[in-house]
Amino acid sequence: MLQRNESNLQRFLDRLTSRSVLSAMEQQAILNLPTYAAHARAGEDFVHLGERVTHVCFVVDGLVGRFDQNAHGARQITALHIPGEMPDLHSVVQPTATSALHALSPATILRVPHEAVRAVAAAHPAIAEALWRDCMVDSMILAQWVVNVGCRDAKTRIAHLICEMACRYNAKRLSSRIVFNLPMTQLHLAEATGLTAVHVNRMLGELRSHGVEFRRGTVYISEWDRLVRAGDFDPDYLQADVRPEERIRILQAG
Amino acid sequence: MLQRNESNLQRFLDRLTSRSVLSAMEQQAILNLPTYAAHARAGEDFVHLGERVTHVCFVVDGLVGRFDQNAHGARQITALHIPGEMPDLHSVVQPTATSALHALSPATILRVPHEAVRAVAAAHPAIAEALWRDCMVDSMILAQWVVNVGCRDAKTRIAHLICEMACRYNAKRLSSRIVFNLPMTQLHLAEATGLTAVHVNRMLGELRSHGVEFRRGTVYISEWDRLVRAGDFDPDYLQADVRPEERIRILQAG
DNA sequence: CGGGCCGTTGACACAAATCAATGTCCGTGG
DNA sequence: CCACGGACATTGATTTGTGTCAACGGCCCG
Repeated sequence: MLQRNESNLQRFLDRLTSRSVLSAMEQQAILNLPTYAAHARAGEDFVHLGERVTHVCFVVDGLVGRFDQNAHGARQITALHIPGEMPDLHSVVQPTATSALHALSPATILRVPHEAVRAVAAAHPAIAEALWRDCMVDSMILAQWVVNVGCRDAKTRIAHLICEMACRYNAKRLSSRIVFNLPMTQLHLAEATGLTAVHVNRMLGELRSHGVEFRRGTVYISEWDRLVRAGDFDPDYLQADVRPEERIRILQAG
Repeated sequence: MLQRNESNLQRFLDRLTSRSVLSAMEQQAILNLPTYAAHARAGEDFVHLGERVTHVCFVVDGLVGRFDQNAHGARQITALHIPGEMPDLHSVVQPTATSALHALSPATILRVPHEAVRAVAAAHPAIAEALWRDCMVDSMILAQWVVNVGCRDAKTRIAHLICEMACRYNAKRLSSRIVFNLPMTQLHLAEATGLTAVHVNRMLGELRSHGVEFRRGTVYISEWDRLVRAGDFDPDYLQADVRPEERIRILQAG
């Protein structure tokens, strides 16, 4: 079912324009991209390892993970993607999937043909620039994940991940209290942090005394500052909150 | 000292054209980029954390690492860059450095002004595409590093890193024997793999019985296949050896 | 009502970190 | 040319964080 569904892609456009400058015409070109709706059940792979992909995926709803694995079948989540993001935008320039895409929760996906994305990128180089920049934000997050699994202990890793997701969901602070939905299991947390599910469980127990609670897909934070300290978290790498005057445009206005 | 040094940037151009399609004019535009030569002593940071950079760095000689650190000062190398690469190409679209760049060995660097890179990218959108693609190769490597530190044991991690660097240096196989220069200390290996230097030392000892030796900045591999198995290594993610007919070009020829 | 996934807890094992001492290489200056 | 110092490598003894194994509990959904 092909549809031109502006209201959905609006969230992706918002994401792009939060860091890049696009003219009205360029913005409209994004919103006019053709999309194919698809649904993924929780636990379903919807892009497979090694596949030559022909569409990029846009997450409308649910939580999506990029999964890799080692020779013994141990899985590692290398990225999480929330609604409004494109988990495999990189496939536009690099179509062979080196990771699988997997729905951690029931997810609604829009598929956008590479051809269409390439056409708008070709017609509007500033869009190519914005897409490139969007990919680089994912890349900065990836670098932080290397730091997280490479040189932080278990409790800190989990706290860091929770901080990151709180920021990315743009969870609002009500008198230092934060509550948001994070549809993952403890096993998922383990696969994202390079730990075992058992140890994650123990650490979540300890984190409760630091003012965080994770229960059945919901995070309850009672003291943000304490969590930030426990998670050794510095949000700079997320490149959120770029002020309008700081947004960059390399290419001439269209 | 501004110089137009085609012979140096030729290596970067080769890297780009190994995966992207550029016309003769576009290729010449890359070679004409203005460069400022600089030298970094071993152990020197030449791009600092949080700095707003105005030039991209091109590695002519030596080995460069992207360094991050946690709150306790433990350092993590999140990327290694060999001659012919641009460690902070991403700064063209994202100029605030979220990692430091550090010379692991004496290094010769060419700095290329962002303005100039942006100008060629604007004049030749296919160059922007090639640069985007180059950034994505770094990003795939980063994802593999998450897997490496996230779910492999110490010996495997080190073997994997050695395999990766052997491929990236394009070290040639002479009757299954491979020798190449990797100007790192055991501490650097530790910082790249999320281990301690002491443990790296022990694992290097064990790896000797797997047909690999690392001694004073040189890797001696006597049995490549055995090392590949020991390192759980699959080179697909490096996106090397892209055959000419598989190279992609989104944008119209210039 | 039952079965399965997920979460929880405990006992134990083990890989890797830590601490500490010693050895080796190499550049530098006397 | 040799003595010294410093960075790097090596080795052993010990500790510790995290994994492993196993059992049980609770919740949701069919």
